[in-house]
Amino acid sequence: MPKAGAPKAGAPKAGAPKGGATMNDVAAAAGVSQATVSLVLNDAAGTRFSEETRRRVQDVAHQLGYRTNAHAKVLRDGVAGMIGFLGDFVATAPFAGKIIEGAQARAWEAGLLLLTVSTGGDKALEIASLETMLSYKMAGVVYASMYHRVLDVPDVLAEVPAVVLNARDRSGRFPSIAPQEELGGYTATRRLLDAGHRRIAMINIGAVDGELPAAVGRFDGYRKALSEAGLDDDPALHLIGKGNESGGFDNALALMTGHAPPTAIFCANDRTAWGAYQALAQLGLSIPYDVSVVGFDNQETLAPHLRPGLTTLELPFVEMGRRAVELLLSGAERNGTTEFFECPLVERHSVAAPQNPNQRTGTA
Amino acid sequence: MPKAGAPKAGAPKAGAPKGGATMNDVAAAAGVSQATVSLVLNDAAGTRFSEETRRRVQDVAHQLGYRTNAHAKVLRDGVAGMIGFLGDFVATAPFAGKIIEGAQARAWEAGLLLLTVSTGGDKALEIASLETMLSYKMAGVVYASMYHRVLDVPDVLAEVPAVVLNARDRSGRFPSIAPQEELGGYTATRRLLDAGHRRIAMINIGAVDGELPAAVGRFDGYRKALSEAGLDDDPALHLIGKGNESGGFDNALALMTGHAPPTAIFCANDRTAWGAYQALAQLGLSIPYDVSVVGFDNQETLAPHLRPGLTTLELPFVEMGRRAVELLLSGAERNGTTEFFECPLVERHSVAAPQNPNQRTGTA
DNA sequence: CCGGGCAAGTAATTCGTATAACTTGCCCAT
DNA sequence: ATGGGCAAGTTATACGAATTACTTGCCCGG
Repeated sequence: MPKAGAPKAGAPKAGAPKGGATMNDVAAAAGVSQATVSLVLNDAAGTRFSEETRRRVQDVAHQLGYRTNAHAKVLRDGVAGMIGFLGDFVATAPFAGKIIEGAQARAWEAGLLLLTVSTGGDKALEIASLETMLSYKMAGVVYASMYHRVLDVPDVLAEVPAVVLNARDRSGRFPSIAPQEELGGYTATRRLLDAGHRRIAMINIGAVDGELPAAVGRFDGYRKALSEAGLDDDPALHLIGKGNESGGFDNALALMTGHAPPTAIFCANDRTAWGAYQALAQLGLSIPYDVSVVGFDNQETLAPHLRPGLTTLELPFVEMGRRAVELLLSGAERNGTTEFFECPLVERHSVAAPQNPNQRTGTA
Repeated sequence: MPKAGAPKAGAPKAGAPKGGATMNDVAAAAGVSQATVSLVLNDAAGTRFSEETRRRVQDVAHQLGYRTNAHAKVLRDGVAGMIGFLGDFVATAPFAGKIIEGAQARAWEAGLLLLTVSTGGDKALEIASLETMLSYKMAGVVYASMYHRVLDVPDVLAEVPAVVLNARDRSGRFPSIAPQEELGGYTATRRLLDAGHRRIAMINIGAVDGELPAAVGRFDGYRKALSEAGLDDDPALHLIGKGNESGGFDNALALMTGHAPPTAIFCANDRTAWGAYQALAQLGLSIPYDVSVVGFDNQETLAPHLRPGLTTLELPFVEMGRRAVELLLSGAERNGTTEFFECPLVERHSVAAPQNPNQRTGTA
């Protein structure tokens, strides 16, 4: 036999769970060359090998518990089966999971893993993570923000396909994905108008100074709906909270004890709405009979569990996450256009017709 | 001594758009061998090279935007600078973030990235993810559960250093990390006893059938505290909810409208406590004046925002996450011991002395 | 008996890095 | 003068998989 090749010294024991069998191990055990193993296992070359050989190689690979070494493959192919997901989420952000869920699901459908890193806003960690991601030749990077805003993206990001998620890139270099805030605010307000309300307050989640698209957009939508309905924009009815429970509580209290309280409140997020619920309860006001409330976010851990269930707008985070990965995969060219996602109304039980359409004064 | 050679000509513009410079590119540009580049950049061989050469290599590397190819390095070194984190979290789990935050922080301190995958309980995805992680030669894998339970770990996990987090491995092959449920239940109950309560109910989050350590342990602690105080264990005061708001609501309602209502309720998690709050509000009962409440979890988005703030036990998720990675890094041998973490009491305002004629104390 | 054609497989190379082993030039002590 | 010792490098190879180009044996037509 021509192949008097010396058997490898120290051949790995069969099925040794050690470091893992390589193609060479499989080749040796099956009595073929490494190339054959590669070709057979990847089913690459049509019917280039005999049924007999294919079978043998496959069996041996299975017996040895062969698993491909991803690094060797990437080294040769140039690009890894991983997508980076970089977020500034603080751990408590309840929707972080939703966005990641969508992104991950889509990545997985494409056979890719999503490598998630939460920086908590730490810039050094952010840069370092990006560097690492680039070292690993990630197929792309999703740069996600905890809340909708305009942000500055680190320059390194330009070296890889990237998309900005739940935010807009100030430099306009990257495609962005964001919720359609204005339409959301409009829809929320319309819902209340349609129910018959005419005196509708808004408790916002921040100043309307241009840096917080959620606050700006939702307010714009609110005003648009109001003006379409021929109503004046009463500044006394637009209050600024901090986007949390106490902001909702304090402002709702002020609103309802003021001299001309509204019959409905649009809270620019669900946490604010929760605070408003607590204030209204404290005043002995019932929702929705005395006051109607609409929220924003449809936070799963909150909105359905309030009593009554909160009518609110859903931030379509799962879809946004999906779409971000989709964009990466599509290899679309790098234009900085923003894709806006509609926020559907989720109807529950916090909206009803006002009791006294015309005049309301005392609390009762 | 200025070196004769002028600054390298033809340096690619900053942010080379191409695939990225390799060590060979740097070597060529700096006029040295690839080995020199490797040794200099890794600062490996003491002071093996002249200051002059070092400088030149470093400069050129920087100019070319050299970044190490992690796959080449791993291929050679055998193990990657990544740790896998596999969780069955549904996206809404509010503490998922906490656990990951801790794990990630610790990994980062060791210069490792944490690769997080949420399977949502999908077994196929779980196995596939693990396979991928193994393909990438992860330094270790954290297998995390959304809630404390006894689970069956997939066999492949045995091929890599692994630790089970927030759960216990039935097979006893892996080290586990879990909260100290019983002590938590004991502490919660003691807090109420110390405040003077004698009729203390518990709304549990599941049956006490052995499969849910949180339900079992917290209940055991409750009973232990009661019996230490010489109190009978009245079965009418132990109710089983579903661990959510409506479980708390319904059971609290039943409890307080029953024929001998308690003066205090220990809710086995914060969501249940929230439901209880709502039921008590509906009955016109005030917390803590009429009824005291203690929760469990210290959920950030919930406990501090309830009115009054909820006194509860904190699940030390950040520390648990840290510890999981710590264990992986320590390379401890694979014994299946479980490490238990204490849950500290977080004092807020939902506990006061009972109004009972027996125990007269002024509310401070 | 020549060579084309095909089936079945193998050798050799590539990816980028780390490192063990070797080279070269020079100084210095014997 | 001879070689030891050191500084400052370089050469060569391995890691694991994919792939291109080649080999080998055999059949078959003319």
